[in-house]
Amino acid sequence: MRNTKQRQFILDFINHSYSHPTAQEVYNKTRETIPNISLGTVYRLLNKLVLDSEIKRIKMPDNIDRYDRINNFHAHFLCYQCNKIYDLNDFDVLNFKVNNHIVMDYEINLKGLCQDCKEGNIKNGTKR
Amino acid sequence: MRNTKQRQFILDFINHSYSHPTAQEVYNKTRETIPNISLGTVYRLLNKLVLDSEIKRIKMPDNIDRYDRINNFHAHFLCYQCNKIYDLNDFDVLNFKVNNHIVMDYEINLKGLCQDCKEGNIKNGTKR
DNA sequence: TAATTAGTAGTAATGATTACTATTAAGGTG
DNA sequence: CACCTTAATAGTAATCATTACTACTAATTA
Repeated sequence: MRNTKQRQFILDFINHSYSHPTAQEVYNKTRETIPNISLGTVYRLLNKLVLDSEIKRIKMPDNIDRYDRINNFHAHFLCYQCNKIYDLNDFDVLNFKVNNHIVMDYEINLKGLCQDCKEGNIKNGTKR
Repeated sequence: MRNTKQRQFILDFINHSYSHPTAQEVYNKTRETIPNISLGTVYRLLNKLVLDSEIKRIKMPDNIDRYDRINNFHAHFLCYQCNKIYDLNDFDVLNFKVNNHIVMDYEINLKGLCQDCKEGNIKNGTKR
């Protein structure tokens, strides 16, 4: 993997960001420094960085993916109305203290390779 | 809310399904009984059922939403390769036993209304 | 310095989901 | 049971986040 200025800038931006930006927001920010960067490049780099576990993707209720730095793991509170993401610390989550937000739903998802795929019985998953 | 045969069939199908079907799969299944049902109707009913907490939506890595019955809460294991969903029971999750799957990532998301939205300071979230 | 090739810019295509509108049919009411 | 009101539907068009494609650029190697 070549260390291009595009990759460097995007990784650096997300690593120093607390706003869980969308691909479009990453694109807008990067254009301030690299004016002719392509939106496709932003998407490709974000996908590669997620695959390499350098950043984290958050699936949102409104279907617009957001990106977060890895650092230390933290749970999130997602608002159904304004689609903001609030960081939660582990202690609060374990005690189900979530400030004054109203918890209407929660989900725990573990992700990776299932036994079938690990053993090579590839079922050829949907690729979009 | 009127109790139409379309709504009845879809809710019933998901409540008796263990396959976490997509909207398209719900559409295909429903057409066997109601041949001229519209795909738009399927999406509208699925959205309404989720909003009324009658079923549950699962956001997938491949961006194709899946639907699950409510029943008793359970965590999921999502495979990055074949996009299958495995149900996990609470005991296994708490002990991080996930059969022989390889856990590469996990996420905990709480969802609902944040303090701002609860208090009426509506920031007008993205609606797609 | 040239050769190789991974990475990029620019643009077109994809496809899940939503929006729109004329029509249909629940479920009251008398 | 007719009739009425209006929520729900069928059919289709539109949206838009994301991906695919291709000619070009620029790191890296020899």
